[in-house]
Amino acid sequence: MRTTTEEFDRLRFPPGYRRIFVAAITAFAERGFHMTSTRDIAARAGMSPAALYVHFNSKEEVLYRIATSSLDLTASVVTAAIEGDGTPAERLRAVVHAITAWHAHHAAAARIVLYHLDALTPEHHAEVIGRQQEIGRTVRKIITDGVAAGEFDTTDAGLATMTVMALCVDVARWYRPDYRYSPDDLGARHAEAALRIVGAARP
Amino acid sequence: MRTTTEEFDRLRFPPGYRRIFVAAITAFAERGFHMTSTRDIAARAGMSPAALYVHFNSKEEVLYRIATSSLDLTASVVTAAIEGDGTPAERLRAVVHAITAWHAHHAAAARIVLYHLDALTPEHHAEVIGRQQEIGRTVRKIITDGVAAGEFDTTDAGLATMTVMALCVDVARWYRPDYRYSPDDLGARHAEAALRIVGAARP
DNA sequence: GTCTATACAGGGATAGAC
DNA sequence: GTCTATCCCTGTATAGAC
Repeated sequence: MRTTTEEFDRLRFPPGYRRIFVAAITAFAERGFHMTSTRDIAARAGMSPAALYVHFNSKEEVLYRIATSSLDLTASVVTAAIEGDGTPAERLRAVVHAITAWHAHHAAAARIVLYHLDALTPEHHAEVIGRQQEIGRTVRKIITDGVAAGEFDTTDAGLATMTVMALCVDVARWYRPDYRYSPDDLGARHAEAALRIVGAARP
Repeated sequence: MRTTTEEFDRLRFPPGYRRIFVAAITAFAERGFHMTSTRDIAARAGMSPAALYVHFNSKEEVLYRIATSSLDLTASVVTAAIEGDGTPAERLRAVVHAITAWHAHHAAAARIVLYHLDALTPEHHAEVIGRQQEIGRTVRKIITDGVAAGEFDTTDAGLATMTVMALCVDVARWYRPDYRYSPDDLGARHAEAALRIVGAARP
């Protein structure tokens, strides 16, 4: 399994900032935000506790940067999955596959973003929630398209969206690297479940 | 919406213990485990900080008792839903309805149990996870029964169980009392989604 | 930008009276 | 069982040298 660190290589950060950032991700993932001290983060980064404050204004800001960076990656995965112009069923399959695999692959990081947001300031909290909802709207668009095209059969596209998203993100809560399905296989199977949920016509 | 406090009335606790217990539930639900101090809990209970330690050995034990009590209630809701001998489809509908409604109704308490378990000692953590899995096995039994009876169509009952449970519990992450569906209505709709996921034959 | 050293607050837990 | 008072550790953040 590729590490979270490698995935985040796609975001180019200044070196000092980056060392703190990566150390914080692994520390938060292992022990949670509150159980991780700034001393822990600094030690993992091989730096002194004071060095953290050269790059971040507070421990909360470290969490905020992790959350937004993580959402950037999720959003890029989602848009990559739906680009081109397949049928709604094809697009739903692709996006559910992608989001599920991402949450399985980076379960630890995803748990931070999904469940530990209460440590953020109200402003940051609202921003992160808003960006999560934005991703939900992308999925919803696919479902309403499918209903309009007569491909899907559901009486409430908004609820169907919540249900499909539940599949994708709840994976972060329980997925472990030794699970019998790889993130990719799980994504494929969840895509099938999602098609059942929206009542996709059998081919 | 009935309050969490009232629901927990079903558990008969000594009065002092109970005041701390209820105060802790609401405090943890509002601000999270780590953001809640023992002074906060005591103040809500109208007692001194020291009073907490008359009834509990530590703040962690308070969380542990909340988690196990919450699981007791969930388990009772689940067993009530499946008693009697309906078809697998009827039992699945009932249990998904019940678990979903419970997690919507007590979203705040459920979030504690689902997402804040990393604050527990390893022993307590393992116990709580084990009891959650026990509930999952109840659902799994229904699904394998349905497959054996030819009522359900799914190639992997274990995965289908995870998927159905995702529906039920993810509700705790986002449900708010002002959502357009009541816990009960949401439970009914989720039950339909669950039947689709397991490939229940249309009547 | 990184270090050492430290200020300062907050919070878990306890002692001992009533 | 509940209180007041307090111990003492942990953890965030800053000051100032290099």
